[in-house]
Amino acid sequence: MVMRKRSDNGSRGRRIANTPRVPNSARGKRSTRKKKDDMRAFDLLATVAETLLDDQDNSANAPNASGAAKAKNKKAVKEEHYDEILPLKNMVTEKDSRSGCALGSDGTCAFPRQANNRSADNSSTRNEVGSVLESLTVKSNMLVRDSLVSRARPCETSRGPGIIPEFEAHGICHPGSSSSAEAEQKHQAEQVIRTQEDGHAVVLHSLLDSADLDGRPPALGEVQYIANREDDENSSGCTHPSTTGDKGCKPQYLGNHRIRKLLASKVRKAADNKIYGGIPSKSSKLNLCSKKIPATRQKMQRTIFKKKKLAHRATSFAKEMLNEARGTSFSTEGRNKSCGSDNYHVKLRIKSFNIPELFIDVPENATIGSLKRTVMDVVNSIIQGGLRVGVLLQGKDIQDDNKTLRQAGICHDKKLNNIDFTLECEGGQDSPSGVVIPEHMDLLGADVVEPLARVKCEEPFPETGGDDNQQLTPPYRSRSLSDLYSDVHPVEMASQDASASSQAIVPVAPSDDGALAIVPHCRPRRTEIGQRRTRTPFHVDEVEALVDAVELIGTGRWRAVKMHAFDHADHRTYVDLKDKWKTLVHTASIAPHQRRGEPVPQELLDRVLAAQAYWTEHQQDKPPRGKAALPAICPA
DNA sequence: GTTAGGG
DNA sequence: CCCTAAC
Repeated sequence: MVMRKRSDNGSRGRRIANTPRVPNSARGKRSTRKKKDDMRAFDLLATVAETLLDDQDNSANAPNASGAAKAKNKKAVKEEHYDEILPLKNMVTEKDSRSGCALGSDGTCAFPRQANNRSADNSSTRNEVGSVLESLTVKSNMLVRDSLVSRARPCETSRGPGIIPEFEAHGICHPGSSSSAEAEQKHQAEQVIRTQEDGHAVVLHSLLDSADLDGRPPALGEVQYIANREDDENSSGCTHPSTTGDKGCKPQYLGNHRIRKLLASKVRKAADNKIYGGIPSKSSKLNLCSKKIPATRQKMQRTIFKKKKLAHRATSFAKEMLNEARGTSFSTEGRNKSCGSDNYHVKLRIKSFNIPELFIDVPENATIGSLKRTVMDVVNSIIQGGLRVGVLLQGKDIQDDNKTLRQAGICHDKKLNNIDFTLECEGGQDSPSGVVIPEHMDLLGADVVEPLARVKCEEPFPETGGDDNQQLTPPYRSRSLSDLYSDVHPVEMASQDASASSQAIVPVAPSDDGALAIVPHCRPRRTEIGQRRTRTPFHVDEVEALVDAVELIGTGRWRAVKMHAFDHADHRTYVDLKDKWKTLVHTASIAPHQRRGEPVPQELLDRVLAAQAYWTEHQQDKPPRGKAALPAICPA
């Protein structure tokens, strides 16, 4: 029987557009598919919170230990390449020098902004930020009524602490003790499942809360990061709507739509595979999210048609799912403490957290308790690898850990509604060859769609895979634009490393005791990516570069456009450029008030229309590259 | 592998 | 952004 625990985050975003809503296309076409994918909230956030607390404790509550922590964390933290460049720069220059055409005649750097942004990063220091997250409160309204499983698991990962350092790097300290105790209390009532790991406590609420089984909206754990300790005591108590109630706070569903949608695509696919794919007749499906999978699925034919393909892709998309996990619904409150110019504190609150869906095979005769346990085990296993926390501001990944909150734009006096966190599992077994696995741990492998027989890894648990201390140097780090545009989860640039294996968890047949055994599953190579890329809105500079290129090269030669203006922007494929152009043309043709996203200067839009008109008119005589083909439409 | 379009 | 058909 195949059971799915789905917590659609809906957003991967590595990605991530902080845009609370999905793109037009997504809303139209995809949203429908996602509607059913109600989030199965999962208190991973709680786990994270706990982890943070413990880590804090381990670090002797030394607020200034960030240095050490940071150093330690460096391995697991993305490498920062701020000296990356502006791919379009050359292009612009070239262009400018090239023809009399006014294209880009201004000669401005295509990415002035980015260039500027990079200045301070490394120079900035971690401790500069006055903003300190002094307390962290974890709350959850998820109640586990049934058998709770508490298990202590030996920790394996050496990088478990990954998360904390990230926060510390941002000048965030976790004073912890008091808050920790508080969180502890709350969780007690909730029967939290805890896993100790390398000093990190991983708290997991039952994944299979009644909500899931009942089809009711999932409860979401809530974690608060409160900057001001003073306020902490106060706010922690009742500022959290999702408290279990022990403090009088009412549970509240605070799911983040964005998050849910990010994974929706993959999840849906997975669902398709599971539901329509080959599920052993002997097995009965237990769909915890049945309501999400209506009997009549939209585009059924299409889905079925894609089944086979998806089956293959499932192997890869599953890997990515965990990456989708992210906290959202971030709220902040600025506090002006004392006075120092840098004494502003930022209060942050993560209202919800979700993780991607899980695929678990369980026997029909399995008990609910065992089911829960199974899920818990899976999650625990996944989390054991540690989590990496990323900070996203307006959809852009703030990768410079040295940046202060202020520098990053996270100021008490600024709108912080666009801040997101990304949580990624760092654990995972190394590839057999010992190759570093830049990818994050997977929740599941492709094989999940297959019968249990496909389980390949027999190791009890990924604990043994702790040798991957290697840097998780994301492949995308080498990209230029990606650095600029916060491609936090560069699935598309996933390493082609076939040897990479991850700890996809694949529950196996029930063991003698009836307990469900879960074994890590070798992660399939990541070449096949089933996950939707993170939406990375085009910046005006990119739009300008695109317009320049199209004016010069024309429409219909997107590869050339790509090579010309986005050659180093790995996250922009020529298809992307083509699509962007399409949207630009559309944008230019609609009323300004109907436009969304980052405003595009009218001047650019005018050029878009002009170029579009020109090339539509001259499709037959597209001049070879290099020719000044558009003298007529060159604005300047 | 590209291009063009629908979704 | 994704997916595909049609080069």
